[in-house]
Amino acid sequence: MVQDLLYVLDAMAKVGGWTLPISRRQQAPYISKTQLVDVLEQIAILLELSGANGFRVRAYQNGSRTLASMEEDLFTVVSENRIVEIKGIGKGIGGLITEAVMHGSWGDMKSLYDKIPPGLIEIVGIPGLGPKRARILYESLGIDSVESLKAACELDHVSPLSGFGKKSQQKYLDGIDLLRRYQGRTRMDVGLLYGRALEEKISQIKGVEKAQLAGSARRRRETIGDLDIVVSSPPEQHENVINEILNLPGIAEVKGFGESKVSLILEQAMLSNSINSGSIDEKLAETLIERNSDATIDAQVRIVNPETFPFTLAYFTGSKEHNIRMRQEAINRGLRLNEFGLFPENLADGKIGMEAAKHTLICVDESDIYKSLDMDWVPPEMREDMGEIEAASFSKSSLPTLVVPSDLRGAFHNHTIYSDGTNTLEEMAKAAQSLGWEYLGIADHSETLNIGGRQIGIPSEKVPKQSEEILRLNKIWKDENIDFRLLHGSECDILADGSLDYSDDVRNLFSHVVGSVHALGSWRNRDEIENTEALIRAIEDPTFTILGHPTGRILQVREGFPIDMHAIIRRMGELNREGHLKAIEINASPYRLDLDWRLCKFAKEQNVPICINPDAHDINGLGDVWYGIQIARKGWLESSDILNTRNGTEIESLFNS
DNA sequence: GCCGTTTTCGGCCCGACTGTTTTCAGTCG
Repeated sequence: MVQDLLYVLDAMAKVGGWTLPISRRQQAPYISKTQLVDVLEQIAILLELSGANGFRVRAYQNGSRTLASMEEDLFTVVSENRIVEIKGIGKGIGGLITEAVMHGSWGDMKSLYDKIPPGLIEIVGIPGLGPKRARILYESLGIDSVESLKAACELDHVSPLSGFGKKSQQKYLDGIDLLRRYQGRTRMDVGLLYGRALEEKISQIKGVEKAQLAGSARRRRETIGDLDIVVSSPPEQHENVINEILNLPGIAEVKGFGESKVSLILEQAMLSNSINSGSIDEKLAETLIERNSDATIDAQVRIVNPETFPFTLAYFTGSKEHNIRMRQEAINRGLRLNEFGLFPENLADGKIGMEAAKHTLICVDESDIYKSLDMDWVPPEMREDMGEIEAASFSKSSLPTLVVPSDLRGAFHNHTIYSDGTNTLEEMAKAAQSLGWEYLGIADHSETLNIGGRQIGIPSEKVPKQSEEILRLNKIWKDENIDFRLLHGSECDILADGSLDYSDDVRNLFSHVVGSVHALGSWRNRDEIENTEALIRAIEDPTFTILGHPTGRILQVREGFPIDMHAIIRRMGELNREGHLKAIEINASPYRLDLDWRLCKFAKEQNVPICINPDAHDINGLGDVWYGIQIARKGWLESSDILNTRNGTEIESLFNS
């Protein structure tokens, strides 16, 4: 929750006061869907701080989520008065949305925004201090910032308050310190590195039957909050196992431990001597250690009896939203589901925890739990309450068969020393061959791209040189009967007005054009509607093949530019139905993971093929496709939805046509 | 604030832990 909140804050233009968006447009829609998604999330937090009913708070959170996953064009839905037909959006929130979209105004929401001091938002980021207590501190002591809270604690003004005490006061001081050092969420690649290392070290402890990573890491979220590890061990071993865990190397701090739970902060020493890591991971671990960054990550370890393990694993894998739906499914069948078991309501009545666990139905693994609720086992990546509950039910049994890394036969977007890559065409090709690939698309930058005044992209006049070299290499492989070819593409800049870099003649030389926005400046200063129009202009160009890193986001560094991705995908779908080839990339770099997984299912429904592209700048970068696959799986994609699962011959003929 | 095949009112997922209490509220996941 702390992490979730910080994540939200981070994603929303830093603390320092939220303001309601003011439209610069002259006509409806005045406010975009993305803006509304943010506003609803903010309202939920502000309401919580103002002491509103918790269910009302959740209604806004749900509203935000619902809106974010709405596929239809918001303006159309609002114009046709259909917004309240959407489940989870009623008269209140529907009215707010309608007013914002049609008139650009926010009713009485401004008073809510004015009422809450910005510092309070930051205060609830402190562990152990939630909205209720933040409000008490504000009302009784006028505390409205982390600084004033720190001062009040140091002057011992907090502990005399009713409901507070010395321990709380000290905890807040510690928490403020923690918050200062806190890194927020961690990128998937780094989080998994820590997670696997801890999982492995715990697995080797005597008395441990199994240790498995759960939580957002197991669900392969693009960023990971805490690491959750569930450990299966016979009861008589628990004490010993816990002691061993507390003595593992790489633990910066033990935040707490009990009979069944250990709460830790991990540091980089956890990564050293980690066995069993692949070469890519090893390299990443080295980089992290070399950088000597003080990045840490929190980990919660739960130790349970073997028969409880599947329930605890499922519970701590989440997501929270998925679990809520699962519990409801249990209730509908007269059962109760929690981290200890699945119980008939009459047997579990009045009993809690391990006492109730004695009455659970036996489930040897997760799939037994799902089976007991008349459902197919849901892959962890899909457990986000995005339709998987319905698809898994025996009445439908329509879960997809998710793509796996070995399905890939190549990739289309990679760089060489011709632009900003560090390996040659031949080196990149050899690396791709060693992955068992049949083709590698080279897409170096186009001539307009400058970074720091230096031209990065290939000037028009040098394009033929790269072309010739590729032809020469392809001929060698053909002569040697090696089923491999380089595809000469370009990562062509989409300029501010939506035109593509290079002349038509030059672009026609390429087998495929990955169109990408790099000069983000003007895109970030324009509104969603203008950006969407410009990007559609680029996509409609006959030479355009693949949309590269669609929003330009860098995880935890910068947001992408505002864009209506649903509109983009719909347009691409139309063009595909007219016989063109317009695909969209999942940029597999763990820094990007863009297209976002939340949009993959929609792309699939609109018949827009996905490319999983490593955007490799050296031979090791090719391995990033693994992360892209995780995101594709999270987005429900099957092998057939992905362009680079097709064989080399198919791809050649597709691109040539 | 949302929702409805016992419902337009009265519910809304569930349990552990903590620190404060003397039976529980707040926080967290």
